[in-house]
Amino acid sequence: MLRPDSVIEVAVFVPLRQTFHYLSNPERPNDEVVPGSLLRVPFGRGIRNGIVLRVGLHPEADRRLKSIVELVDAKPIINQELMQLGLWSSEYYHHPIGEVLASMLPRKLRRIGSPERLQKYEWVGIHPSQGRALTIKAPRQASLLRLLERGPMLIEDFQTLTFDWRRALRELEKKSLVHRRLYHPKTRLSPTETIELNNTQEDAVKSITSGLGSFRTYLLHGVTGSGKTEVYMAAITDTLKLNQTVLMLVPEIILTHVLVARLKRRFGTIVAVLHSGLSDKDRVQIWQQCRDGEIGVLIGTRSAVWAPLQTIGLIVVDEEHDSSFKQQEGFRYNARDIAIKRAQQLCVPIVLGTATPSLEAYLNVEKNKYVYLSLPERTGVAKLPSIACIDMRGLKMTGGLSDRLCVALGNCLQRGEQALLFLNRRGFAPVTLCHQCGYIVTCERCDAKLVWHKGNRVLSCHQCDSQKSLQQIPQCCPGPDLVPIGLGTEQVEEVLKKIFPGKSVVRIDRDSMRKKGTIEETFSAIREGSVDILIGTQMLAKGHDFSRVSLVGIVDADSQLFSSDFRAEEKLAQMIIQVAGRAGRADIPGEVLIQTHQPHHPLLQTLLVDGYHRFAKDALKERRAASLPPYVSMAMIRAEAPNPELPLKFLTVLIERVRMQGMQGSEILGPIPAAIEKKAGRYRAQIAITAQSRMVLAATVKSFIESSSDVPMRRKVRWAIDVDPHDTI
DNA sequence: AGCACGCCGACT
DNA sequence: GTCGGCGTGCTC
Repeated sequence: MLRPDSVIEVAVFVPLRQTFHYLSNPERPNDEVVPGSLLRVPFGRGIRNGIVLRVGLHPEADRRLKSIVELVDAKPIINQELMQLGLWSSEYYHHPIGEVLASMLPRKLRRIGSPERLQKYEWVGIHPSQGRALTIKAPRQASLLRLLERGPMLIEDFQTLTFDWRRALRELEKKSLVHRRLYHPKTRLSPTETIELNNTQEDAVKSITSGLGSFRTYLLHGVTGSGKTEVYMAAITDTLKLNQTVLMLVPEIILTHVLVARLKRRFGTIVAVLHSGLSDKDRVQIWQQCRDGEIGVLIGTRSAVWAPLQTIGLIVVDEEHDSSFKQQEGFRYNARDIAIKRAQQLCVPIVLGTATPSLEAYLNVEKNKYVYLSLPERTGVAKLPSIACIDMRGLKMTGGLSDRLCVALGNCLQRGEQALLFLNRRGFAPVTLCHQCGYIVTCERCDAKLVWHKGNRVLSCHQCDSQKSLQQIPQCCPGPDLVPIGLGTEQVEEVLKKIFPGKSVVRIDRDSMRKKGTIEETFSAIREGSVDILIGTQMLAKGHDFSRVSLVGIVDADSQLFSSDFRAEEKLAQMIIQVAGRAGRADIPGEVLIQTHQPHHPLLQTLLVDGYHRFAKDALKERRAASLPPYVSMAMIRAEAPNPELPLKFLTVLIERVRMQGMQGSEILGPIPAAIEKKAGRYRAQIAITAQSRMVLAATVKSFIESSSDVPMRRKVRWAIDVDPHDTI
């Protein structure tokens, strides 16, 4: 309890590595200000929000403290468990606590202002014990009832109705036909949605559920189509039976729908989803439902790891290897790793599922930190596809496609099956060249070539998203003649339409899917079979179930084969296996063809001859030899500024200062300019720090932070710390 | 981060 | 004489 003279320590929502102290509101002595409470406090000359860290410290005599403005909600907005997780994250990622705690809340809560309050969402539903609904004659009441028959509604959503719903609702309430309440949905284990498990699935489920109630990390390595979802569902069922909830993280993919629909069919209305398409209002609602124990299974992308779900019994991270779990700006956390920490704090099992485990996960299995569960075979009759390289050296190409691929395409279409081509380069052509003078059109704000987009007739920079028409390009010579060079998805689409007239070709990339709703339409068209050939980018690679696809072509594997980023090979291997996984599900055997000018490249050889497992083992050996993650811990210091020299200068000064302190046991590399040094008008550079131990790494990073405090340049550069970085270049 | 204060150059 | 550039310090 708050004594009148005691002090409240607050993590104010500002990017500062310090906390601030306040006194309680003298006019509201009974407010229960406890750790985790959301406050509004005077800060500078304005008012900011913040979270209470501690209460009851003794006031310092020499300092006059201000009083808080107000307590926003009577209940602490961050519970003890999440507070612990937030403190750990702030420490681990070296990110200011105020920003960490703020990013754990939905945007709307984080920015809550004076007139707003945490409102309680009231639901209206048909009274369970009523049977007289059809006898209602009053038209307004009847139409309300008809609406509610589809399911309970939020009272606010009645606002859209044009008639006087308040009176109609009051009447219905009087008759006990409907009732208002905090909605507590029921679990429903649908018997129509039974789970049939084969032996390996059964073993995996047994292993996981036997571990309920204690912390353990499981790596569920299942090839595409091996039925990981069934394993999740069985484990979720067992967890719900114990009256516990499940947190399930999924990557940012377009079609979570299929998974969610399935979970809803089986588990009923206790299933909720958090994804990027939701409004702020929806997010707050789900957040509150989690906190109030109304959600049993929460499925969500990265930020869902912070959901205030109660009595969690199991955490699942699907597609564990996926890089969308890593936040790439601001507070750069990795939701997969936070999820593991959360499971550890809660003493519950966590399942990491994937067809292509990250090297981190592999190493942890080797060290016996994770339990390895394998689903090596596809369920049902589906067989793994055959994978082969097409040696492109010297071959004739038609719009980037070899004859062999074209023949395979033709055969596939003739059998009435679908084909999928993959090219990780959107637009018509990646380079725009002046045929007269040889000038290559570049972006003014970035170190990047402009990409020719034929569809909307612009040149676009894929770094900063700026667009220019051909007329807007500064004249390079007296008679400029700009032509597209190289291959993008738009062009492959065009070529395919030419080679296979009368066949339906659909392109799937960020450009073609820009309008919302298109994605769903396109994917249902694909499933119905009205599409013959799909050409797309990365978007196509991730976990979609196209049961009629029997041929997958990787148009160009080379571009990612020689990247300076040490994770590039791992990512390429994962991509190839993931894309290959799209081929030959159901009863159609699959074929995968990879076009390359480097058919003897060790990565392709290992992957195709010996499989992903062997690739991972080899890649780990290389990482060990090169002292790279996961054998060492790594952090990056990144700096950027409009001035080309400042980031490098700033980082050089930091390194000098840190070296003077003599950090033992850590390697400091750099500063080095970023691979694409200029982006959106800002120049970028970085330092890589590696260390054998987490402790040493943390100490070195701390030393960098301290060193920065009195470097005058720091105000002109934006700089950030990235722990366990995903891209190092 | 955001904001005020303060000190120098070029303008009504 | 004032407007405004940004370097510096501070936020309980």
